[in-house]
Amino acid sequence: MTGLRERKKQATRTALSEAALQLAVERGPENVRVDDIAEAAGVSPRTYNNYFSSREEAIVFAVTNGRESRVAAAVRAAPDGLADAVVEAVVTQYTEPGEDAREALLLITTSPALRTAYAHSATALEPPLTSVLAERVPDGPTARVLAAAVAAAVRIALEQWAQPVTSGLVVVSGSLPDLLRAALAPLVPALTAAQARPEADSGS
Amino acid sequence: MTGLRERKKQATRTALSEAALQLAVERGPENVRVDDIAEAAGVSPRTYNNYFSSREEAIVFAVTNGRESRVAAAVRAAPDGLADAVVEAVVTQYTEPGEDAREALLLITTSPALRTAYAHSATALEPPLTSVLAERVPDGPTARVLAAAVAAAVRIALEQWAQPVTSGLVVVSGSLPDLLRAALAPLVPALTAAQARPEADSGS
DNA sequence: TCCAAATCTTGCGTGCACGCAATATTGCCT
DNA sequence: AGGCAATATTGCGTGCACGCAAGATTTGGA
Repeated sequence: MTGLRERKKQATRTALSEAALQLAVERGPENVRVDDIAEAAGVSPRTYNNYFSSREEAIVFAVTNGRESRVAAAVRAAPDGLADAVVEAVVTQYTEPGEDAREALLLITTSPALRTAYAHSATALEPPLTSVLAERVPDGPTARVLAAAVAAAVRIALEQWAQPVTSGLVVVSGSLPDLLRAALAPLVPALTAAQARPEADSGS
Repeated sequence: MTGLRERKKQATRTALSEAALQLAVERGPENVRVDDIAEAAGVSPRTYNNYFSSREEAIVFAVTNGRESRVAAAVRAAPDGLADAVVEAVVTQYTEPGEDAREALLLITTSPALRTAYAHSATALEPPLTSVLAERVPDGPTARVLAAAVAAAVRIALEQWAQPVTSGLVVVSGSLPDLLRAALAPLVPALTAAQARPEADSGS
């Protein structure tokens, strides 16, 4: 199923996003024209727009590329206890390993537009997470709703983390893993309940 | 707090969105220029863009205007049992009363761009819902997360409802109230748990 | 009443998103 | 291999979003 076509598309996508990231790091996000990104990736500007509909999207993708799939895979591979599986998968995948992307993350936290785009990128978790959850919870909208709830929690954690919060004296910011766990905690009962009752859903 | 300035802004906003809706109904959404909306509302095109950043946003706002505040108010007024309060508030406020907006909703379900924008408008629930929930659940991110989860569930219900689902033989669509209840159901345990443990949050 | 600060409106300019139709590339079948 | 259908790329054109700075309007204070 992974023909040449598909691989080429992924390659182009990756090339575009990496070009976008590199240029943004070099010149600052405001000084990157769409044409520059396209040229650096060796495609036409119009093609760039077939893959991304904003600079921010392209830049952020360089960092988040594949993360959603990895979260879903980790959940699928986990034994039992949906709630724990989800929490651990998210924390693991969002806590970057060696990080050559540290530079990129600094850039992202610096620019408001990029911060927004980064937080929003958590939405990409929904489709793959929905698939995995659908294997373990009742039919109906449950899987989609829980996946969306998790994605929203991640988004909120990312917002808190990237925020420059200069409000008063209280700086609420913490480490990303802690913020993620705190944001996911309120959803644990929902995940547990859904798994416990694998078919108590379609009530009129 | 409601000075002349504030009232004028709301008036302009409403005028713009109603102009946008009326023009869209008359000519079809694709045949409405931004300049037309601005002219119909008696402001400059640039001012239109100070209020809305897309036609879809403006049109949808004419229908959703004030709904978020009403949901929040209903939850605040409800006695006990957060989960039920939220579900009932949402169902009530999204089940339009007399509906002169029936025409508008038909338009929205017809155009893909408008459907997307309408579903996305559920996000506007987050801030007011967060405020109400913060009065009844632990500090920390819990209120925000639950509000976002509810908003996401509503979004999913709206998507299901507005979808033209012509897939095979199965038409999954149901009545909006049913879809909303089904989408909110998986979150009930989370709401209940949060209310039951009004301070078991800020762990380690 | 009058003034100064804050806020809103507007015009202009720039870069961009995206529909459309022509062209090139890839996949599959014989 | 060869050709046909499916899909990707590209250029062009149009309408739009939004920063910026100047002019108008509202607000609160003296």
